[in-house]
Formats: sequence, C-alpha cells, structure tokens
Amino acid sequence: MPKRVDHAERRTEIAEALVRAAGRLGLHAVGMRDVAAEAGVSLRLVQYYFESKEKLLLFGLRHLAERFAQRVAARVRAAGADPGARAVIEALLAAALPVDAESRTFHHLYTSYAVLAVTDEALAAQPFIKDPDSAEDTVAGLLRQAAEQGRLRPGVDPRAAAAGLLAMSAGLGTGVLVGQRSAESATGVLAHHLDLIFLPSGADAV
Amino acid sequence: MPKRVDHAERRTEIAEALVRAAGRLGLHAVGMRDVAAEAGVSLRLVQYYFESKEKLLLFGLRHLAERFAQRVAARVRAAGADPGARAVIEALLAAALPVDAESRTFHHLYTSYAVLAVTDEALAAQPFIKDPDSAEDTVAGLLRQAAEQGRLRPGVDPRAAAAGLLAMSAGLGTGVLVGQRSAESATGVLAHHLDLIFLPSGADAV
DNA sequence: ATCTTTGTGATACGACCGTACCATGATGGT
DNA sequence: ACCATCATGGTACGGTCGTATCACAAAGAT
Repeated sequence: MPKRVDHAERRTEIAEALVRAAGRLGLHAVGMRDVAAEAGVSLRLVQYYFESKEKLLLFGLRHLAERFAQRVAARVRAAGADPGARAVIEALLAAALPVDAESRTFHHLYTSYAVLAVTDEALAAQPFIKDPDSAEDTVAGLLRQAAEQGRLRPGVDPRAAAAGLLAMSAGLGTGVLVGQRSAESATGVLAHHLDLIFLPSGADAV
Repeated sequence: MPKRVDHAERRTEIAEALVRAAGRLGLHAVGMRDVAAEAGVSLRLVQYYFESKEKLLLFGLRHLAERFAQRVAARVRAAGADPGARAVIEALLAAALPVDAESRTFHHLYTSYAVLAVTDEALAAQPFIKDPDSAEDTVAGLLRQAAEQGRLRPGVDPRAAAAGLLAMSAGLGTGVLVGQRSAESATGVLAHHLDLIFLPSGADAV
C-alpha cells in the first residue's frame, strides 16, 4: 500500500483550503477545482477525501465553527483570571466582531452558510444553528452571576439581555463586514449598551 | 413598431419575478431562466429588458430596498399619529423582523446581497449599504427628541443606542430567519432593550 | 405601401461545474 | 516475490448557465 496518509489531517487541510478560497471568492463562487488548487492537490483528491461537494461544505462549516469556538475561548481566557462578568462578556462579543482577517472570514462564511440554510434543509439541520444558543447560555449565565452580585441594573433580564447583546454583536459584525461601519464604532456601540446593562462599578459613573 | 410597451413597468414585473424566485430558490441558485419562467416570459425578454444578469441583480436589489422602505413607512404611519418616539421606534424595528412571508423574503435576500457585496465590488458600491444609515438617522432623531422630553434614561447616547437597536434588530432577524428563534421571542428581546433605553412612562414601571 | 424600428421567440455556443471513470505508482502483508 | 489495496493523477461526460445569434411579427413613419 502507499503512504498511508492520515485522513483526518488531510481532510482538515482541504477544509482550510476551502475556507481560504471561499473567503477570497465568496462561498457561492468557490468550486471543487478552486479548493483543490488552494490546497495544492489535484481535483481528484478533493473528491477522494470528500465524496461530494455537499459533504465538503458541511465539513468545512463544522471546521469553521470549531476554529471560531477555540478563538473565542482563547480570547476569553486571555481576558485574565476572573476578570468580572462584564470583561468576559466584552471579550466574548469583541472576539465575534470582524476586526481582523480571520474573524472577517469567519463572519463572512458563517453568514453565507446561514443564508444557504434558508433554502437548503441539509444545512438547516446542521448543529451550527445551535452554537449561538450555547453562546447565549454562556452570556446569560455570566449575567445571572453578575445579577446575584448586584452589578446589574435592576429590571434587566439576563436571558433577554444576552440574546440582545449577541444579536447586536452579529448585526454590528455584518455592518463592519460590508464596510458600513468601522470596527471601533462597533465596539463603542457594544460598550455603550453594556453600560446600560451593568451598573457603573465604583467611581466611574457617567 | 410593435406594441410600444412601458419598459419601466415591465422591468419592475421582471424584478418582482426575480425576488419571488430568489426567495424560493435562494439568490445563489436563481438563474435567468428561473426568472423568465417566474415572470411568464421567455428568456430572451429578460435579456432584452436587462442586458446582463448583473444589471438584473442590481435593479432587483434597488427594487427590493424601495419596497421595503415603503413597507416600513406604512407601518410607522399605521402606528398612529404622534404616538411617541418609543412606539414609532418599536414599529420601525418590528417591521424589519422577518415575521411574515414578505419580510422573510426581504431579510433573506437583503442578507444574500450583503454577503455578495463582500466579494463583489459593484454590489459594494451600491447605495443599499447606505439605507441602514438613513434608518439610523431616523431612530437617532427620534431618540434625541425623546431625550429632550426627558423620556430617556440618563446617559443614553441617541446615536449609539440607535445603532445598537438596528444592529440588534438585524441580528434577531437573522436568528428568526434560520429558525433559531421565534418572532415573538425576538420582539420580546427588542422590547426589553427599549425598556432599558426609555424611562418607564407613568405608572407601569417594572 | 413600403420601410424602419421595436418587441418577441427559438435556438445555438462556449464555458464551467460536479461527478464518474480509467490508469497507475507505491507499499505493506504473506 | 507477489499481490491486494490505498493513494493519486488525468480526463471525459452530462448538465446548466449566461450570453449571442438568427428570425420574424407588429406597427408607427414617410
């Protein structure tokens, strides 16, 4: 037998080529041949490791979601040890904004997948729909924790506030993506809304 | 010469056929032949009234934006005469949520166009990018007016709050579109955030 | 009445796309 | 040493897509 290649690793390489090519051309325009060229392999190999384009797309989506989850987790961790709920939430929301090339690509492709999911039921059944829910759980948990410590403005519902913040972050991200808004403006808007949700800590009340 | 058809009217009919077909198949999957079939005309006619697919897409986008602006304006008008800034804003944001077939299609296609605009500079240069800005101006103006009447929570910046609300509405809309969230939940989240921005009016404080 | 322009249809063309098929090194098991 | 099998390349096929071409009917202009 030949080299006995690690299939999982090769599939990951090809999936990352897909992500790069799709980030450049748009997901709608990327073909099997583009992915092959980007990965530096033959068209046949892409077919070999993924039997069909649909399988490739699905795997690419899962890979993208995983990488992004790791990114967010790393950013949250980098926010320091127990830095308070607000800082964690701010880091989490900021990590989702398309401020650099990686998060731009992520936002771009994730939105592309979401649009495709409207008309493609195989995509709609994919768990990437649920990922934002888990993010919402995380944020809601942090808000609840802050509420118990009396750091939240009275009347704020953690669940609704979490959903609103994440939706806002997603919407602002799209605005940044299409060049309608700067990244700084987006983070500013988020910070302003966090000010509405959290009580001013210590002396820096507005 | 033949019938002397009204070109503008015919182009509008074809553009609406495009919108219907794209709403059903997804913008990425709709072709000239689909549009022709949907409009009940021959492929040649679509080419005749729009020289290229790109022109058709651009015109379709403008048509979509116009129809949507009219829809929002009608909803705001239907909110009653001088119903207060909050009611107007709530009507405006609610009109943008994909609650019925028309607004679902709008949200779906508008997001599709936004995704395409990331990689297509002809689309990126299109004024539909600016329309949200004018909506933001409107909301910011209403918030400023409410602030002058002392109806806003102190410390709320009208501009940032308007941007945040519109982004939240867009993000929630996407959530509703992909079936991740119900329309009722989305309006509830919006209402909750309006509660954070506006002071409780009269006796119904929380 | 003829001519010229406008609207409409049918069809052909070239390109590309996803997939399938065929061939063939390479290599580990026996 | 041989062979079954994995990995890989090349290439062809059927379909579809946007666009171009050819044809022609209808009707105002002269």
